[in-house]
Amino acid sequence: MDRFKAPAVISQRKRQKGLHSPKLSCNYEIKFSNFVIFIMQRRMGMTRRTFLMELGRRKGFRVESELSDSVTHIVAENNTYLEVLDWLKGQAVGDSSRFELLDISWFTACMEVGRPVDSEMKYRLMEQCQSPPLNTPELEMPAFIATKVSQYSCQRKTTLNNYNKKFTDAFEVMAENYEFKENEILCLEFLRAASLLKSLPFSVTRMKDIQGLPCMGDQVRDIIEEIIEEEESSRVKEVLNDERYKAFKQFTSVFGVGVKTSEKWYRMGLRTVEEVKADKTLKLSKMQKAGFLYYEDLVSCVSKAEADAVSLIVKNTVCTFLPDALVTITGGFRRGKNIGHDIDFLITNPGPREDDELLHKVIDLW
DNA sequence: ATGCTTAAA
DNA sequence: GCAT
DNA sequence: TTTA
Ligand SMILES: [Mg+2]
Repeated sequence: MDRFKAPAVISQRKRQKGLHSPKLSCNYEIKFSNFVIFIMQRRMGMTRRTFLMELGRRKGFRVESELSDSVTHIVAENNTYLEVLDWLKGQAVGDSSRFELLDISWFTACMEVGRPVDSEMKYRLMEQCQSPPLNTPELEMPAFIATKVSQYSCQRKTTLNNYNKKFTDAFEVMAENYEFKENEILCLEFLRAASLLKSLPFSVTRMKDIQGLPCMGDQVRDIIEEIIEEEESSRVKEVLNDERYKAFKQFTSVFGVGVKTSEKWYRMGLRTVEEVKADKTLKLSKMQKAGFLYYEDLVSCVSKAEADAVSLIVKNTVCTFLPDALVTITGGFRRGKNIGHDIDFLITNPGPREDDELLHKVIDLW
């Protein structure tokens, strides 16, 4: 039940206006049933999206809140054709090509005249004639990007899709192994490389793609080269088969067990979580006891639906203590992910601080 | 030569 | 090990 | 020492 975190409890002096909970789709008459519209929230924000959806429905359009198979038209604002396709990949939806992808100007034009404007051609998002660097040859793109990629994670965008999973998984194994060996320098090195490759908007397929990127040292490049050529790395395979790595990997998967505890157990000759559980002489911390008790729950992922359900519970519980508090989901689910390992919340309360022990009270009441 | 995130439990 |  |  520890599956949430609150990055901050901030005093929120200014009350946001006009943020009434969206009136649950009052039933308007649908006049144009051959259009099923979905409005993408990316780069638009929730408030504007809610407003536009309501407007569309009032004008007799069928506007869906969720992206489903019945949707025919997707409206986006300040997103290129490729960006919309990219976003669609992360959604649980089959064939993306059957959607009409349209710019917001199509939707507002429809709103103006009160019916669908037929010249959809004019508003359609297309592969060509998008994105400012119009005649940049495709081959030069990675080089162009290279000059732009910051060495600092906080200056890079967090992307929804990881195009370089095969590389980043490998680096995370390497980093983990160095962490278990308490070599924080090399651990950091591989974590940086993984983080950087995750931020790229394309898959690395040639060594040229990583030319000029920061955090790409010799070790990192060697492993990328191996994976490009044979889809796997001998160095990573070695680690995965290493007895010490395998044992530490199991031990540290228990909440409350870190490197020091793993080291202790490993030196005692223990190799698996089952062996640890069987040893009744071991002293476990409060956290570790919880770690074993909720092991399966903690290793499994959280779905968007679960996140929304938890969000309701948290909102209701928080408002029994602070009726004016604003509880907002943040982190991965706010960015539009459909799956995660935790649920992040921002909790703010207007006026002088009166949030004393809020989180403890919320958890206890739970 | 030096730092490499930081705060809380 | 990399960036400064 | 561990977690996030
Ligand atoms: Mg998260």
